[in-house]
Amino acid sequence: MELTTVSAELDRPGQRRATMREVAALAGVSIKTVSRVVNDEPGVREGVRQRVEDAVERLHYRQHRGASDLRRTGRRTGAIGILVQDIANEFSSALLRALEDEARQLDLTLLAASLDEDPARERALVEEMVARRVDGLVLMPASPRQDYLGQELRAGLPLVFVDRPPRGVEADSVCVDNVAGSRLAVEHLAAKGHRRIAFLGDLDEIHTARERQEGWRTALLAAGLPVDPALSVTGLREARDAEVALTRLLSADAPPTAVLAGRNVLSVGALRAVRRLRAEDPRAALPDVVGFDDFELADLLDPPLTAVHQDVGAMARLATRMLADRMVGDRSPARHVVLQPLLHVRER
Amino acid sequence: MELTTVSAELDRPGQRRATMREVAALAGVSIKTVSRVVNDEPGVREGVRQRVEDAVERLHYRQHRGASDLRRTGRRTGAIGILVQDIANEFSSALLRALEDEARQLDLTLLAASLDEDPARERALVEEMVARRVDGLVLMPASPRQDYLGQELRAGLPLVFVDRPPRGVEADSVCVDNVAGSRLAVEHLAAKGHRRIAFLGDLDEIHTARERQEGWRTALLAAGLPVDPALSVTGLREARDAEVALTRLLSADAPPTAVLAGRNVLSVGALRAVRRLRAEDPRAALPDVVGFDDFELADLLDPPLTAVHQDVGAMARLATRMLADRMVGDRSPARHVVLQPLLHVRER
DNA sequence: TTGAAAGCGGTACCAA
DNA sequence: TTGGTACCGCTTTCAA
Repeated sequence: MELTTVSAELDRPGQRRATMREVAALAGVSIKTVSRVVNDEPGVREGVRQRVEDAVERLHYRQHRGASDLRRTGRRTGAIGILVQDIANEFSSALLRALEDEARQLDLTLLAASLDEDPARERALVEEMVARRVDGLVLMPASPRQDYLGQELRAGLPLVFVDRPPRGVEADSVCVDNVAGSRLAVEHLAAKGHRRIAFLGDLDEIHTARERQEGWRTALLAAGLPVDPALSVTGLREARDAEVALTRLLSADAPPTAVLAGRNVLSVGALRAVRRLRAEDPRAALPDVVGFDDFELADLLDPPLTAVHQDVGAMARLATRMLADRMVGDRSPARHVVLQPLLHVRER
Repeated sequence: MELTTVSAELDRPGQRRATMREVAALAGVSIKTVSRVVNDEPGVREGVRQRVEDAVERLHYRQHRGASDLRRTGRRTGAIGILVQDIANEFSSALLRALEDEARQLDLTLLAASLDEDPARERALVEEMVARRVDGLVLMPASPRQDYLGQELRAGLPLVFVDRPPRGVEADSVCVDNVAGSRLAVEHLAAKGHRRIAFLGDLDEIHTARERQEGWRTALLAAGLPVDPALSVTGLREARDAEVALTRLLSADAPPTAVLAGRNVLSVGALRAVRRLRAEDPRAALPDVVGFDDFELADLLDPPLTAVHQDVGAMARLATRMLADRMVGDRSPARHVVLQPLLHVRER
């Protein structure tokens, strides 16, 4: 019987690992006793425990977490899902790392994926995480609305939004005050005497992108500066888009003397545009660039980049705490935390 | 009976989700029929299928992958583990992202974690991945030897090393020719007339670090340049370490005129040292810096960074293909792929 | 201290 | 086309 099982397994490509039953047989005890030993439960005589451990060793037995979780009371998988915009993006990966450190303390493993601003991908991956019964989900949403998550929340899925707030569903969130971030940037530039400050933004569908543009607009008004719609270019996805957009702005009749880039990749494009302009005409007047999202290398860039800095460590700590609260059954109303960004000023 | 189950669940904090049994009861069919519908298997009359789908909808049933995987033949979890040095590091996160894209095509989910050069963490996380029965494991090892993985390989765990080759175990690997990378860097600097080229390296325990240093040494000899041990500083972990080390080298009696930084974070430190020197003494002779590991922002740095570039996309494709082969039962001898790096030259 | 039997949520196999 | 039953690997419950 055991032999047929083994040979059947060997016919298949998959892994073949010893089960508790086999360990029990080898040790001459019941499967329950093996379970006790493996889980460090009391009530096993030392000699028996030793026999079991020897058998575990000889068969190289490794507990099957899936099977264990299935039967266990409390039913936790010890895994949480993290869905971010793009794992390779400096902001996302820094957040991911910070979340990893927090999760580790709670003994949680990370299932991570990139959404690439694709709502369909978001839904598919949320489904996937639910199917895997993650103990919690951290979501940087790609969709404009997340009404579909209502059912998951009602089913008790611990859920925290990061970077972008929920829409159409009541869930915890940890975000940054994007309007304030843009304001800091604009105030900084206005104080330096700039009167024509451009804005480069991502897709208007993205919440943070809209807020950052709005912050740019209102800060200009507050500073008594005119808001020229021609100086706001949005819908930019990549560095190259921003580079082209800024180059165009700078060659227009009334060019900006400064620019706020609404996201890290757009800052890169803006800086490339500045470099190109400088290379083509060494005496050209170069615009000041301020970027939303800080870079680890910001101080080494040329020109150095003044940037709106978000505390990803704090975001991760808060998100994890909220998730942990929900995981132990907290059903209180959703909490929304808004962190204040800082401006890291870097001059030549 | 069903009611008691429900209330028992409600006492606990965990999630409460409908099971197939409940869907079957509501639809008035057997659990097996629900299974057929959920898995899109043929042999269900349209009317019945509709009834089941309605019940699924009303109860918001979601399949439990863990339970499903447990019974299914072939026994796959559809997840792979990726253990890298540090998720937040540009090299690691770029590799992670590339692996994600490959894995997605195979419908595999990623379990990701950082090892932080900690061998104990590596072992713990490998254990964790095995317990979760991942279908494969991609490992950027932190340990000097991985003999312990022999048992996992024998059990049939598909395993691929990336960036660093296996030691003490026969497993597939995708690495980069680090000696060649350093040689490219040294040849480039020598061609520019440099005769005193320093090397900044990570811990000597790290395979890539040793190879890169060895490449530096042999390339110097090949170029007919003297190898001054005082110009090689290793054991550097962070940017700050490299900054201090290079600053010290530059203030010595016979300072280097160029430096090869053995890893991305060390390049950052080297560049900071150069910047500081320039700030303190505008007329000081500044060393040329070449870095191992390319940066997305390399062209925007000041001074611009010439860097040894590794093709993470190719690494990910190869690693995934190897893993996929092993997953379908390929037991042929381990394959070791060594990719050739390129030098991306960037001048002022 | 130990183990037999039931069952977690689902799939495989075969009979109806 | 449908369902009953065994069973995946493990934990729970309870009796011995």
